Amino acid sequence: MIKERIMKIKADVFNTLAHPLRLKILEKLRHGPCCVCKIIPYVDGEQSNVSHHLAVLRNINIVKSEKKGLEVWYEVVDPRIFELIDIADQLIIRDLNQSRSMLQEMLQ
Amino acid sequence: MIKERIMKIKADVFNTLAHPLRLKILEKLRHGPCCVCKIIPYVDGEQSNVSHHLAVLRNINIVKSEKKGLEVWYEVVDPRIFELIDIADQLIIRDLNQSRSMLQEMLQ
DNA sequence: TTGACATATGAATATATGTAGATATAATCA
DNA sequence: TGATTATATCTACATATATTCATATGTCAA
Repeated sequence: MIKERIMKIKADVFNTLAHPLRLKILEKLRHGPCCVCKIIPYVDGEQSNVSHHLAVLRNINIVKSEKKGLEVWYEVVDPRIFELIDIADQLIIRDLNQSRSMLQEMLQ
Repeated sequence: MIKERIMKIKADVFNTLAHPLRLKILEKLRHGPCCVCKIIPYVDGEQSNVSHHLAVLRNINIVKSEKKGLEVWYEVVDPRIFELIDIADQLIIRDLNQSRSMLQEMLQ
């Protein structure tokens, strides 16, 4: 069934975003293309692990890469991915605020 | 570090959406509260499995539940979760369109 | 109170994913 | 050509997640 397959694809997109290191990579790419050699220190991970996670992002077409001499530069394919991330932020902020005010009420 | 923890929470939100069955549950809840007894046939899953997935959504506060007699009714906590899902849809649609036009070009 | 019903929980298993280390590849430069 | 560098890939292991079956919980009605 086609609807099932679309659900699976959508779940795969979310799954690709469901890792702190991958989110951090995307943060680094928010302001434009970037070399792997800059991404590794930014996310503070093992080279092979970062490479692995870049491959996960690449496989689902969230980022694309280009060789420039020895370096490989990555960039986001569709910046709307950041809308997704930003809305997730908003949801979390609302949630944290709610917890905070509940706590406040309990302490009064 | 606090930024790490926020990344982890955000990743958890995406992880919770990263399953076709859970996305299907949320589709069912898009137009308002709904009883588990209606969710199960809609998503076409095992009772215990659906219950597990509802618990996953509940644990991260994406949905909340309320008992009404024998039944349990679920609803979405913050409808912005659907913005998230809709943007994911748009990303996928763009991607599918791109694949389609690439294919078209190859065949010409 | 007993039985039937709707839902949740727990345990066991199968499968997927993350990580690190070792190694491979590909580009550059001497 | 051989050495050096940046990145990717492979393998093995550890951990997380999904699914199913069996059972528990809580509510209603007889």
